[in-house]
Amino acid sequence: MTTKEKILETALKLFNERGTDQITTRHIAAEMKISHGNLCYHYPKKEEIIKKLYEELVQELDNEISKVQLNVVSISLLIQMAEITFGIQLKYKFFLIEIVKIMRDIPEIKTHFRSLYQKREAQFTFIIEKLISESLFNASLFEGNYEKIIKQFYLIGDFWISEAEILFEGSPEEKLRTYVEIATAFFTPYLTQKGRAQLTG
Amino acid sequence: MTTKEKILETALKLFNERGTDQITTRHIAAEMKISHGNLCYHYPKKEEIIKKLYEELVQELDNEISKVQLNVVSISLLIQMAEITFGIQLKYKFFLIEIVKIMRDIPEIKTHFRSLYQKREAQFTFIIEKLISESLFNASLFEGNYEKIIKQFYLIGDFWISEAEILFEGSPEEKLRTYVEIATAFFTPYLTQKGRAQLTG
DNA sequence: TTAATTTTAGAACAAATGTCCTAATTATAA
DNA sequence: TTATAATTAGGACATTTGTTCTAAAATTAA
Repeated sequence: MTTKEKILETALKLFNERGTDQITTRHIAAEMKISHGNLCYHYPKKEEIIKKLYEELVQELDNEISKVQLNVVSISLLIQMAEITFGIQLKYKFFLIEIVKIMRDIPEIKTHFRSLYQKREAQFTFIIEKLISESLFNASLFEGNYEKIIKQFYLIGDFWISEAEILFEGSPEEKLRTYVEIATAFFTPYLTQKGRAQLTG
Repeated sequence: MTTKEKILETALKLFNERGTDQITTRHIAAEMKISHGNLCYHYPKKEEIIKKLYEELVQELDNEISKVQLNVVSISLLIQMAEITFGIQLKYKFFLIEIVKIMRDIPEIKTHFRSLYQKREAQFTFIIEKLISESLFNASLFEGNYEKIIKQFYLIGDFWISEAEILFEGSPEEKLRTYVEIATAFFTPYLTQKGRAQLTG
């Protein structure tokens, strides 16, 4: 691994533990046992480290989600997507915990995230429509309006880590499992009998 | 208004605008046109200002929520409680935006918030049970287990401001109205016909 | 091998920031 | 009025922190 890669890795670890404020470029260098000057040779601006980590997060989500086949939707697919997403989010948890601060500081990230959010909204609308057409979701509950339920779900999906950071005690694995369950349980009232059968089966 | 009170008021305004990191004790003093030394006479520790503002937030929520009569529950009561809570949260939005960071820095607040959360969970369980006994909520969806739905709802209730800070464009009033609607829509799939009638009525 | 490039270490700098100290001013109470 | 206490202003201090600079060391290429 190159020094440049190792810096990202170490920064991610420390940011996740204590946040980007508390962790200085000197901390990162010390953790790696390289000089502070060396770190600043590779990343003259601390902000660049954060930007790069954000790009990694987006990339990773993109890669993993694109692997999921969306030709045939199912309840287990929904759960699978939540597991994948939550797992990657947990890996970059500092970003979700400090999302507002980071977007205040780095407008490019804010702009990118906002357009990403719109894409995600469209994707999810598509999935819900498919679930309805497969008689897995109960259409009558929506009245053709998926906006609010999507916003509700993404709110949970983007901030579960922050809540867990305050309230949850246990290993990251337990945390992931617990909150995937909380998040996927969100859909239960929308399920048809057929959908519910898929859930238990 | 005493200087001490004015400091809190000014700090709240500036914290809400730019966050507790960006706003220094010097900023607060400058905004008030008092000396930095004077501010530090009243609040030698910046942390004390944040603590005091948190106490105000808790107090205000407590006062306003305790006014609501819970003898007879109804859907409109649920909405009313959301409106009250969201309004007060918006007044202290810096706290909700920086909730993880603040609780990392100030353990007393974390401890207090966690016990408060437990109380809120119990209160909400009580309300849901009442709504079920009044045939406003559909009992069959819960199977006597309210934990997940409560966690989902409080997640929305505690982090809607953070999401709005990134995504929403509009006045605080519009913001409040929009997110109260998103949050209360969370309950629609749980409503019985009777409950739904109350909603539209 | 030698020259050029990249990487590393260490020091230095300037700006910011929370905190503390002292003296002057103002308000309060005897 | 006078003395006591509270408030205010201004400056000083030490620390932290991101950033820059220089020179040595290591690596690469010719």
